[in-house]
Amino acid sequence: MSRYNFKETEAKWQKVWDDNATFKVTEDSHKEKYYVLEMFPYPSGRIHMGHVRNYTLGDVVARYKRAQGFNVLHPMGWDAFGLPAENAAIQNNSHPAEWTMHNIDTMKAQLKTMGLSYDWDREIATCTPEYYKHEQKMFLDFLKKGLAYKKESWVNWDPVEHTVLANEQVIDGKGWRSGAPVEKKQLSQWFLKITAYSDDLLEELDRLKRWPEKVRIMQENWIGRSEGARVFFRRTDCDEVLEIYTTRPDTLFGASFMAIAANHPIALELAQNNTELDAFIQECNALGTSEAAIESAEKKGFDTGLKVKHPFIDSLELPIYVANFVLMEYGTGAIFACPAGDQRDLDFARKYDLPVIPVVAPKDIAGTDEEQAWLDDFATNATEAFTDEGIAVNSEFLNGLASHEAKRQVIEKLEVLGSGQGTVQYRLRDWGISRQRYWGCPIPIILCADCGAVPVPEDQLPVELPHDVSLGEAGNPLDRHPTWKHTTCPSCGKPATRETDTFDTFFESSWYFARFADARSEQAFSKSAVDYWLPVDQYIGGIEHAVLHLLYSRFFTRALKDCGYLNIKEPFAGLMTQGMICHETYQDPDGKWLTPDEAEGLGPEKVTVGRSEKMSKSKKNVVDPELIIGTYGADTARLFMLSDSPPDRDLDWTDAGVEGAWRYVGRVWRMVEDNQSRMAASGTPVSGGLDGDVLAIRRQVHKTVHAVTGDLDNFHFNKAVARIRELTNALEAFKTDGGAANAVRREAFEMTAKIINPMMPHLAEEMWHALGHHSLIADEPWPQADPSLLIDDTVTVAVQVNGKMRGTIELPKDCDQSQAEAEALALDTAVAAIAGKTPRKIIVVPNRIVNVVV
RNA sequence: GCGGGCGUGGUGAAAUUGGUAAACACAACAGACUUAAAAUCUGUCGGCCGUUAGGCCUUGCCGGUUCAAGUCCGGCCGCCCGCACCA
Repeated sequence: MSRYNFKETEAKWQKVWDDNATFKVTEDSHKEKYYVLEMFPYPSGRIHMGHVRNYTLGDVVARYKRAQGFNVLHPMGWDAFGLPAENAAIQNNSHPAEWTMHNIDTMKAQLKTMGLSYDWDREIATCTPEYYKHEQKMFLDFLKKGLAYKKESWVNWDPVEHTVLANEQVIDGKGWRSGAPVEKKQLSQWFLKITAYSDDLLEELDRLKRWPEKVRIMQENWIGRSEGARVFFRRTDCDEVLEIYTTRPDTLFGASFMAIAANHPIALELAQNNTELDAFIQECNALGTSEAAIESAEKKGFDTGLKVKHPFIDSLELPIYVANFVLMEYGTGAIFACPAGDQRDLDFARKYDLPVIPVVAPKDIAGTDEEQAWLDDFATNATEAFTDEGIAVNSEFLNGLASHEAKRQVIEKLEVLGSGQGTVQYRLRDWGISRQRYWGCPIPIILCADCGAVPVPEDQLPVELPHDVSLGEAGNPLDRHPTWKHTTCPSCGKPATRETDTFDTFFESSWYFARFADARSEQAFSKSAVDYWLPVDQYIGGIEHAVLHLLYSRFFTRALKDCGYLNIKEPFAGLMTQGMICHETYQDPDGKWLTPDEAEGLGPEKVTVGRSEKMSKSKKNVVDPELIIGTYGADTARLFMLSDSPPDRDLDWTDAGVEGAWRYVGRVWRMVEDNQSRMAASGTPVSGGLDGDVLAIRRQVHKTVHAVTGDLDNFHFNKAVARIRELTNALEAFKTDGGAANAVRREAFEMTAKIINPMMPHLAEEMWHALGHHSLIADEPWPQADPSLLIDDTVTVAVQVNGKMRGTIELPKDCDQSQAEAEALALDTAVAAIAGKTPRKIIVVPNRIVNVVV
């Protein structure tokens, strides 16, 4: 008997699929489309296990939907701009383009060995002018629409990558790639007006029913809508007002001071003539924004000596402090402080000995005898603010009102007085897209001393990246380039320079899904193609992009719609986020990380085995997919990825698990070979009138098809695998011979091949071929379960006495209640448990359970 | 601090959404085949008691609802993730 030769087999079918262009698709108005997309990779060098899982999941969906008759678009490409290319080029003394293209070749070859059903004719690499010229045009269109603008502002500066980062790219105060603490810098930058869509991006989340709740909540929090009021406080030293934002206007009578951010215009102006204040502002700016820095930071302030008038109490003047806990980037960069209702304000008030006026009483105390004592005690002794809603006190016309009603009335009054207005505030800020790096898409702008920032005329697009640059020195290579940046102003014709910043690389990934619809178009994409293919029906990728790529793409699609490119708002109708691939970690006695191989070489007594963690180079717990595919084949690797854990959960990589998947592949193949002669002899179709084990096995086949179909619809791949294994276990045990049995056997093997096809496509093709077919199983329709075979004649019903399980009985399906009761009461173990008592009640759940209550 | 998720055998997990807990695997142990090993096959495999029949206990902990709770409700404990001086 021959062992399953995956090497030959897999290569053979991959070639057949290629030669036949099996997975090439075109628009077909007669077929329903289905667009499956996995987040395209950055060509970092080699594929890793995360890719293998991601693309396996996508391929199962793609092949399954294809078998169900959908016109499936399943493309692949390369997110090819990015900083690692520059770093690698410096290290290897090569060029980012060469490094990138070489990696693409390597990784494409690796992906090919996985047997993925891509339409490779649609492959794109975002670093080519054929791709990025379209986004230069998009940018110019955004500019015309007012969706892109340039602004001098405080930005996040990554001192390692020497570039600016967007807010979304700063994680716990550090650069998302470099991990270096981010510095604040004032620079002139290009922004995209994502805030124009704050409300829509938030509201439409509710309609993304096929997105994980978790991702929707993360985006909701990131957009951060809050309702409150803007209030204008008149300054006593001049005619100007200090504008603040608050979500608790109902606590306005508890105001005891004002606090402004260090970079607030008032503070900066005063600092020009006040070195002490200037020093304080410097100190605030130097403060880190990491978790540790914030937690340890003390509330500090600087009294400006300026005062404002309370909008409702003319006699009350409040001092303005510059405070280190007020952010310039949120609201107006200024607040009124109500120490009784806010912990930070209270800390600050106690430190600088400012008044604490409780203006909200807890609901259960308000109006009772205890109230006054509580208020008095709070004003002098409280160290914990009362931040809940309650009943307004010490608040003139608000007294006695519940907080929400008090808010409403305060806003009304402020609006009447012209001292403020109700507003909605968002946390989301505009997307800064300028990067001071070479390996990205040039921003198509020319800077002219007279005309300012002038768009590059469309007929001069693309603005191509120059190839001859010197990397490795500090600063942007494009800025240093001797000739590239020098040009003439399109507007006045005088000498001018090009914008030397490039786009954030999230720009490319914000529209690539649309380019795939029409990858060779002279335009970005034709409207008819995106109308047919978009939105993506199922998008699959890592959770780490929950508020980066996934939010940018939602915004970008809206912006493209408003510029007439396409007709949809939401790019991804369905989203699945996969868990990480984890592996045990190993350390030697000195605490040095060891690879699994090194750990084995050193021996168990010298190695500390750590917990299973995400595969990473630094922990050395990575397993190379190429090695696994080379040793066991793609089908084994794919099966393992799907077997044990649901897609959204982390997956523990174990050698034993892979061995198990490998054994299963071999077992299935052996079973096919063992039964081949019997099935070849049986040319007859399955006929009716079956009984015994032949009928039983046929029932199980159809039940499995039915169950697997449901599992695949719900992405329960691990359950689908378990059910298929159960079926193959039963088929192995099925030894009956004869015409009818072999006809059933043949049907069973054909259906099995079809349901394993999405997961293990090479084995499925080989089985299909071994069963005498000359077609491709990839072109076969999904099997249909015969409904009449899904229902059994008898059912096993559990018998309980007082809710305790006592045994089971076999009953005809849907038998009447009296029969169920009678047979349950006749069961020996039930009789023993009842012990002669008279049943008080018997509960019969048809086909499921009988519970005797005594 | 705010928001979300999770907690089931030695391990990954499953449980028709309130109805036979542990399907399917991995590991382990025992056996068959073999000169031997690998491969393969067979059996055992939540805990305790019992030769068997069977019994008792068991889904992080405590309580509740129900004929019936892994599943629902209340309160704890623990772990993980996201956001965070957001006014």
